[in-house]
Amino acid sequence: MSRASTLSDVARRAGVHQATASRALNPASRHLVSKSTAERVLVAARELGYVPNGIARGLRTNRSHTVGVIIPDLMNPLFPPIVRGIEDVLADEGYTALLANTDNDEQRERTQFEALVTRRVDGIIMATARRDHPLLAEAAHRGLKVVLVNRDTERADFSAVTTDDWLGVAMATEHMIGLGHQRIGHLSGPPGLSTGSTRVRSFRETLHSHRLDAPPEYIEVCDAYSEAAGASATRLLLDRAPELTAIVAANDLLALGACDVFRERGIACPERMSITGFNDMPFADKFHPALTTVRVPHYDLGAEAGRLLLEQLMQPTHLTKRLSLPPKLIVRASTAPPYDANTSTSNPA
Amino acid sequence: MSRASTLSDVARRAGVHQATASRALNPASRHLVSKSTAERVLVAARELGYVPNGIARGLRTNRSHTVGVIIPDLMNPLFPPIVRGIEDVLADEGYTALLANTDNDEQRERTQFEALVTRRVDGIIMATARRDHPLLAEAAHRGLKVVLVNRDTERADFSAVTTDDWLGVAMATEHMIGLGHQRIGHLSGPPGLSTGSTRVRSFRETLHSHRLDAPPEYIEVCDAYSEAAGASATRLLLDRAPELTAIVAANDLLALGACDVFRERGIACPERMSITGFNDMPFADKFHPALTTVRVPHYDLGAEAGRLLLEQLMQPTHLTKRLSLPPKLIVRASTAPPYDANTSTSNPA
DNA sequence: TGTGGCGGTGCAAACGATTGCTTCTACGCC
DNA sequence: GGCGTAGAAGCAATCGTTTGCACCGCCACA
Repeated sequence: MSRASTLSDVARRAGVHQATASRALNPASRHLVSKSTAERVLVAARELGYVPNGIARGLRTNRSHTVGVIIPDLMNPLFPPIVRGIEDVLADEGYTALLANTDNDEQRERTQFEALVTRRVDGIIMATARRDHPLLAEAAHRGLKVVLVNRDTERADFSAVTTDDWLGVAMATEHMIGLGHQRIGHLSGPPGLSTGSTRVRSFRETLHSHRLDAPPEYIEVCDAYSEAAGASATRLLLDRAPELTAIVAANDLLALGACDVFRERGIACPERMSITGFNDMPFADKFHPALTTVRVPHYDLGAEAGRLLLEQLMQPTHLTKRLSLPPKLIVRASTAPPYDANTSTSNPA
Repeated sequence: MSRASTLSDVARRAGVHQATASRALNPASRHLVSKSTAERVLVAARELGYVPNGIARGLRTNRSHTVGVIIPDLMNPLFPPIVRGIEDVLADEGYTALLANTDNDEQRERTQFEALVTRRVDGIIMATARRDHPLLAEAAHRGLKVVLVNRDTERADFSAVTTDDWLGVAMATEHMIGLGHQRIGHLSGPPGLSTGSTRVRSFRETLHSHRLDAPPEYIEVCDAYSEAAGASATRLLLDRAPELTAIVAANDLLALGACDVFRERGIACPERMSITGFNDMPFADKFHPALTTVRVPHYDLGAEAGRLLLEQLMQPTHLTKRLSLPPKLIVRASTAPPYDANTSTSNPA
């Protein structure tokens, strides 16, 4: 309860100089002091309940052993596993994560970023990258180590860990095609994000490569990855193209919003309309109907991002790497053969 | 990219002493310098892209403007909203959260705790409190400001923000009774946690006050708040008391585990068996069946905890408060009148 | 004209660790 | 017996702020 004990308290109790105490306490420099003094210092430290002052150490060594993690919103089920992965990897090396939510608000992101810079984080892991992002320029200018996770950016001078978005959407789309769907719509993510733009391109090209049409009216752009955005986009899409029998959504939440609209309009899913999501968010298997989706290894995304950052922190070779992790199609109950195909193939039986 | 600029860089450029620059930069002491010098300093700072070094400041002022947040597991959907609430409140006052997961592992919790102490957090918000918790004793001893959230402890010398667990379970139980259920079981949380012990007591007493039985074989204790624990407890419970027509679970995840067992045994829910959860986790309305549960205001829990901590940090009156937030029963599709009551009342019609 | 006060600045000492350098001791070897 | 050397420990500077105190004009008032 009294003032926390300092290094010189420990030194005094052990009867040595504080420099000696410092060396004894630090495993890396312990070999510089004799075994017996080291022992004495360690005992003294334990007795006093000494915990080194990381702030003082940070000032001297110019490292905070802290990294900033910038995400849009922790309440989006996508991010907790990522953060968890980051944390686990960092903690093993003695790093701690400073968490910052931005709410997709540029102003707020700027404030949070400054807070991290003020606290002299050793590096930043960022899940909010837009394809063209002013903050990244500033981070580069300040010489900050940055690793991007989940979303990528146009600049090539940052390490990044992402899923293979292209492949993921291709798998989902081919799954639909394989079931017999021909008129397939797409709920696209925000075009300012790498995930949004890559996924819609993949959707289009996959259809083309199967000689199917992807007319503009089959694609609706959502302005955010949220249920609400998914729902309103779905309304527009269905009004415009009622002939659709399947929808590939760029994200689980969008798909969930679409399901709400199906229910609201009495469209049976998957009987009259199939839908796939993207991410395989927690409990996606418990929804009604259980969602067919593309599983993204979120925890590993975070863990790899953490590892990449650690690598940069350990030896500042500043060799930027871009890592892409494979997605996996998880087929559940929200996809089925199209209604017409269904009747024409099952009637003969 | 070059070395970050410091206060004396700013001072030199403005042609003043660094002490003057410091005073000019800090709004609280700005009145000590003349308006014109202050202006000059601010301009110089902006031009240099000066960001104060929080580490140096922290060393001098003995405050890190950082608080530790200790939770069991960020991937449990219960916690993101809490963390988010904490963060939002703290950010407004210039505080940042250091996140620490414990995985309910005492060893790991200890390590994380030390990491926070080393970083000299100004306070700690803890969601992992056990009813009797050694770490809390140590925190108290070190003079740390601690606020408990969600779970409470036996000691009365910490502030805490919780839901009214007693009331929540009472509401769920009375809902079952109101539907006509007489043989109601309970999936209880770990007795070492305040939530576990309070909820089971409430369950028993609520039944008693309605002159219903709560024999020991109607109650099964789960060793964790997880789907798996809920599932295996449900198997035991149903084997022992097949006559049950309803189950009050101490937690949504436990309820989800129970639903899995219902499905596995072909027990229709809610027709043959009703169930309630606790927490109203995100997407609980999307499950099949949509879960009747007790809504806990998680975000507000976190926000209030943040406020309580801030209060303690601002004026160290060390007046501990305990705050209890009201839960709310959310009736959805997982509860219905009991099967036998159903038939006996609807047959006559 | 002397004195008191005050607004504005500068000076320098902290805060608690790390670390290059110096100092000291003891020992081995020629 | 003297010198070189290595191992162990001490000295003191340093990191970038904040802040109590000293200082210095200047103005007002007596």
